[in-house]
Amino acid sequence: MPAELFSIKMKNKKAPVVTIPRLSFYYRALMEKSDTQFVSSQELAELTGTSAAQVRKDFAYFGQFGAAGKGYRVDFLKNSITRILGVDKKWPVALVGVGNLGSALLSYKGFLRQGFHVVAAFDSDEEKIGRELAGVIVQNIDALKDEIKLKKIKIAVVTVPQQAAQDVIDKLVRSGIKAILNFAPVRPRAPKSVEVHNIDLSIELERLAYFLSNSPRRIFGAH
Amino acid sequence: MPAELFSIKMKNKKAPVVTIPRLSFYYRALMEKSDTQFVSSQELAELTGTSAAQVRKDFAYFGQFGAAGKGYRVDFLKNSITRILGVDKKWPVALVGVGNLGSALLSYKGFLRQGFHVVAAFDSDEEKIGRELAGVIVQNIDALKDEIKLKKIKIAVVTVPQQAAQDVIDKLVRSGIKAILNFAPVRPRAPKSVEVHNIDLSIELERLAYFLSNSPRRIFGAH
DNA sequence: TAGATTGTTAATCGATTAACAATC
DNA sequence: TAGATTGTTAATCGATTAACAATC
Repeated sequence: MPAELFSIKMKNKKAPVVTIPRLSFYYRALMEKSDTQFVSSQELAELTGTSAAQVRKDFAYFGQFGAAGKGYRVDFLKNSITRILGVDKKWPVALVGVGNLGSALLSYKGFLRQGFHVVAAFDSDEEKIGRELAGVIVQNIDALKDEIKLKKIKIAVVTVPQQAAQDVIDKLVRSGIKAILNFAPVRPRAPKSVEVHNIDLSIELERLAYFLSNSPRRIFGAH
Repeated sequence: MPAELFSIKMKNKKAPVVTIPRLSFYYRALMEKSDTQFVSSQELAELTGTSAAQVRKDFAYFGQFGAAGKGYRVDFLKNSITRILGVDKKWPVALVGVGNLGSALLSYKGFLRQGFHVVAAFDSDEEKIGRELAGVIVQNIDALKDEIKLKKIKIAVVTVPQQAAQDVIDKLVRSGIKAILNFAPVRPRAPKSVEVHNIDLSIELERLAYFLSNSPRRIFGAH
């Protein structure tokens, strides 16, 4: 059993889900910082728009990373976050649905930077099958299971139309996928052992519309 | 002053931010439901994966929409949610950055359905300027301000590369944009009066990597 | 040593859940 | 009327913030 996994799981209480994306932001801020060896929770807070207490608390869920009076050693912290997030490993990713959005994501080089690498793409459209996109040959969706097993893929990105989404996700789950980033505008059902995160454009736009419709506009005399 | 706006603002306490996307989910669930005239908080909860108490509470922030003993009238509820979210209006949208992702979003018909309509697209690349995409002619980014004023655009989608994002967002703010959906992997600075929501692919993938790295795998003997 | 800053505990804040009187 | 279900209040849960002893 990896020693650090044990310590991560045992330490204190479980980190709140919102801590995880914050770790990513801390990491990004640290990437910009090669000028000094140490960084304080205060400085990291300013760089990421949170509070010093929050920064310290977030790290504390995973162990002790700092030195009282000095702060956090930048390299060590970067390394630690990388290990906590699991981005010290390479992650092969499957992409299902090579439409406009799927193609765009395939070509998105930002993925590679973090160790995520789309190694398989699938579609049901005969037109698209066999074509090459960003170095990946689009395969028939029937090849999904074998390919996922073969390449030991655990993460899938779903960019199929709404109606196809639940079917595709069922198939991914049956193929052994453990984490799914879904762009189809549905809340798909999946077993609790599979983590499904949804990115939903219409929901995001509606949140903005709400903000615009309900933001105070001088009407109530506020400032 | 619109009467319902007044009542929305005055009613109870301010709705928590997480209530808003839930309203969108309730709305979607209601769209599927034309078989009965009434729906109960219990049924809506089951359809959207939340609790009946949560459903009632969410609506209660905005007024009284139900009838004790009967439930909520489906049509009335749909209408009310539409009004609360502000999607009863048409929202012209500007898109900045017509790369892979920007083009994909331009062609994404899902936008239209909710009353969001990309009516202007901008890029700095001479290659792209003048081209037509999904019925919109890509304009030079210098035309941003005039176009936004002219078309009274309040919402912008930003799909430019990381390095350009802050500049573009500053420009949008100066042009009078009030809500921004940003896909560039930065936390942009903007005045509090402008609502900026970020969709960040790498952060989402890192969250999934964290889940995969830290999910219990039989190691601790749990089930 | 004196000053700075951590890690942690306690206090606060905010959101969810439970319970139930009001009422259709 | 009896049964169902709302709207709301109180209890619980979880996350953030404040405060400070420990310590580099």
